[in-house]
Amino acid sequence: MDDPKTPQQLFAPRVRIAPSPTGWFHFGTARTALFNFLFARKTGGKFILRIEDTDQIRSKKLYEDNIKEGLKWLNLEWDEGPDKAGDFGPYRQSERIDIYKKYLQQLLDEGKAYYCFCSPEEIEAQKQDMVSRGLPPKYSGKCRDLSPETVKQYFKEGKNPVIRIKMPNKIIKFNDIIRGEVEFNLDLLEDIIIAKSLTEPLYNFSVVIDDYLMQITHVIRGEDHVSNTPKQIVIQEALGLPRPIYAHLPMILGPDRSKFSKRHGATALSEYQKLGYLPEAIVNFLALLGWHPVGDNEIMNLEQLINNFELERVQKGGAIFNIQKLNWFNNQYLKLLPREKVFAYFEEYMKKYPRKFDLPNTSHEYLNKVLESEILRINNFSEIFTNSDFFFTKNLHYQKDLLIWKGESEQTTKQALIDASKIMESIPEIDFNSINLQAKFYSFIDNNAFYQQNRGRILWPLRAALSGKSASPGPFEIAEILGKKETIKRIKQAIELI
RNA sequence: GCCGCUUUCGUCUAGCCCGGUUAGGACACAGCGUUCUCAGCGCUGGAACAUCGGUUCAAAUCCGAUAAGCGGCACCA
Repeated sequence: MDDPKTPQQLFAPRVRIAPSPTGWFHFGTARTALFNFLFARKTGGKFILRIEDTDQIRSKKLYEDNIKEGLKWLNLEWDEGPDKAGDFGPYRQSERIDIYKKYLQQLLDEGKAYYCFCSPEEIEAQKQDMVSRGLPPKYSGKCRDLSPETVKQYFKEGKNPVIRIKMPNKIIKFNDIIRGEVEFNLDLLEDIIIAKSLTEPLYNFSVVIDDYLMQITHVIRGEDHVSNTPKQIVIQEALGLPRPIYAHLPMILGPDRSKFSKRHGATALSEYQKLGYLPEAIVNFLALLGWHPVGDNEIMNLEQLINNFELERVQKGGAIFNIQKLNWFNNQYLKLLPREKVFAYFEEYMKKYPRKFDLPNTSHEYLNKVLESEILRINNFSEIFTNSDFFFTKNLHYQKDLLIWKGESEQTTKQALIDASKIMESIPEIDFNSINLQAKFYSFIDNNAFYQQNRGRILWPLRAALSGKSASPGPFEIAEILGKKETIKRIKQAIELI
């Protein structure tokens, strides 16, 4: 099986997610990672993580960790990458400088790239001039044919050049799995800078070298890279390297249809983790942003996504990030996942994002019971604490009007609470659970014409007294969770309020 | 400005390749029912082929133009 010479292994696709650690793990990156992952798993290929940290100033270890943590949280394990052995490492670009240097030198030696000594100001002026003459602003190519002597001389003078590649004058066509044939006229492109120096390669260059050396077969990335593709192809061709297959994914958009960014709200995966979304829900949601399986079923776990995934079915147009749909998915998974698993996620969540409560008995068991009672009405874990603070605080703040059921008086409300408290008192601590409570209350109601006529006459004041809210889980559930003592205490407080 | 890409309900999308559908599903929304409240659940409903032209007996589907939106045009990635 592991024989590397089997044809399947030889032709197995190799794909990569190549984030740059210059910001928090973004939803867009997560979706690109997911699609690469699904494609790799579906085709029996390899999924590689490569950290693109050639920008030494903006790259931070903190962000790299955040990206890796996010990937793991989503269950998108990579086959090769930093901290994971592979035959094509290192997988961090900052550790590959010597490799790039070699190829840069080769291009220079072959005259396919050249040193450019023009200052940024000089170039700016040149471009201004071109614009004023109605031409597209591009570098003039002034240093293109500098003699070796001149170059030597400039170096002697201490000038710091950049390295540009000679852009051929032709049309580049490439085939995109999602978009079909795309073509660019290179005449419109300048001789792009591929490195700041021999040891400071720039993105478009390092990508080409790494994709080649890591034997990447399919480059699956965001649509914002389509215009980089011709530049990268030029570099490949200059070096005589094979061209990978391209697939450009549609963008994730904000509600105003522009690229999903900070001004649209939270874009970092970790922010949603903090809000308490389940990774299963996020994966499912992300998968359906720009892709759709053949049937109507939308709830799919990772395994089902892998089985159904087809790059060819990926959408061309951008997709708006719709949090309501994410909420719905989260709701579904809260219900669908085995309860133990949800509890495990919740425990993990509470450990990662601890909270302080002023009710003394908030054990894991207690928290799980609260979650159980709230599970149908929350979009994420954090909503438990915003919706139902009454489970965690002994100080309820509400107006006495809240206790009064529609059409009733203070008098009947008070009586209802007194009746309720008596029933509560009559139930021994050991039997104080919602099933018993409901049975006791219902039999009491059945023997009382006034309450039987309209159960709200007693149930509403009870529930309001326990929760201090107009919307909450049912009174028996709340009572069980709170326990006999706290329950009676709250009813008494409500009686005094009236 | 230049280059490229895109366009089906408010949103995500199916259908388009291989013309004939009451244009399907999901989210959201509205109504009804269940119900002490909220949620849930069940049922019902409104809601789209960007525009113009061409081909055809017939166009969401094929062809052409237009418009609009987005992305890119860094010594960032």
